[in-house]
Amino acid sequence: MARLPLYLRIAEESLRAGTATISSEELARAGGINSAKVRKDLSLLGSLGTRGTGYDAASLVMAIDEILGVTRDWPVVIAGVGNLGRALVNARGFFTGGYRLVGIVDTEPSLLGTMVGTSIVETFEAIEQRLASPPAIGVITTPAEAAQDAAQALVRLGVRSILNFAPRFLEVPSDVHVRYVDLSMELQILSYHATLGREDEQHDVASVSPIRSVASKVQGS
Amino acid sequence: MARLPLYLRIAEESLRAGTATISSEELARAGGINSAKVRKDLSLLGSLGTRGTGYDAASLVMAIDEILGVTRDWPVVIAGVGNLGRALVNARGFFTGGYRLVGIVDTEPSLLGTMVGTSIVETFEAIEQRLASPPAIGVITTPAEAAQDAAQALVRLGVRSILNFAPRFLEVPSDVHVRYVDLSMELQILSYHATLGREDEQHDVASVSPIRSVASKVQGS
DNA sequence: ACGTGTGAACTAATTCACAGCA
DNA sequence: TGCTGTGAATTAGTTCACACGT
Repeated sequence: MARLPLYLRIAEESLRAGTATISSEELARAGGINSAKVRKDLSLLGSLGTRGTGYDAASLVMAIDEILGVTRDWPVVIAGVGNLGRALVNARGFFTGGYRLVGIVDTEPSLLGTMVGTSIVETFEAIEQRLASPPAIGVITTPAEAAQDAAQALVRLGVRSILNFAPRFLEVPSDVHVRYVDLSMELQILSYHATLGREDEQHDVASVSPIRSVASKVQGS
Repeated sequence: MARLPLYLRIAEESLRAGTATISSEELARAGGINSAKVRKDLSLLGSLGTRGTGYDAASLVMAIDEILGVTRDWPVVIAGVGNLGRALVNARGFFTGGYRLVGIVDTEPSLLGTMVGTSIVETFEAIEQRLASPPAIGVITTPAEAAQDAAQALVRLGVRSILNFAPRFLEVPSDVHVRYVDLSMELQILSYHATLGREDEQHDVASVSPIRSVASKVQGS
């Protein structure tokens, strides 16, 4: 289920805040969703909650860690050294847990050998030679025109999962999983809602509780 | 509908390629979805297609442009000057069409006055003074801790739509629309699928047509 | 009491299948 | 003949509502 990472994040935050136990209602509020949905989702990981009390945050984190394999080792290769590729390499919070950058690839000759973060840009051949075992995940941050070639090269490397930021559908073998993130599409979807007026709200919390203090200084912290 | 930007992109590509007409089957293949879904979606923009022929790419582009308001003017403010904020400012393809960067905001004093792309980083107060009309869209690329404050400040500026990259649910008035993009969550979802083996495929095209030439040189182009 | 776990009801989304028009 | 547009059927996802354990 695609919401497990959300619950994981909230449970971790709860732990950091010193709260040992968290109810489905609290998880729902922090995630902007319905509490029944939270319980349905969590119930299919087994019975983790205690009736009358809620969920133990630590057990919840461990259970979701286990399912997602977040603590396992996930070697990641990035294909495409553009603004976005560079940002991901340097962004705090992207390579967390077991997600570990093992290589950066580009086809542009002038970029080969240059440093991006702590990695050196290389060719697909070079990385294939260098790595003992194939990377698990490939991230595509190339222009759209190069994305399909990059995908095929990543599959050849042994990648089983691809995160594609290029605005292009990828044809890959059926056992390779692809997720698409198209940033310009996100803007267009936002303006669609702004254009056609409001229809319905995703997050019931938002419509129930208006923001607390609009007048308060917000950039001072 | 959230798939309209996808159809827009494909229709535009089709036009650029010199193809004046495109069928639901072609749109479906290029988008990795089902052709019936394409027809259902497009039918509720009115009858744009010609039976026996397909859709006229140019009319399709115009119709979707109209609905999404892509050609209208959309002033955008970015809050948060980190790796991602900088990448978005400089990324080709993010600020296209009517989406126009009108300001960059941060609370970190040392960043104020510095250049990012062609913009100068300023405070929320400064931008409020400077802009004649409120920006339509806000993009949050701050750390999670600062995201809620940034959201409130953006709403105060008059923003009606927010694209939030911070891993945090935002409480905003119900007439403000928020979309969430959590990049580390994307990695976790990918590894979830890799961990629990394959279940079903999203894109039927992928399972029907294996990639054409795995053995071909892919990074040579 | 309180909050989980879950059948049942409901709502939304997808896919089928085909009538109807170019 | 080919492809759209769309009712009908199907499937998925969400929400309700409450029995049950603690």
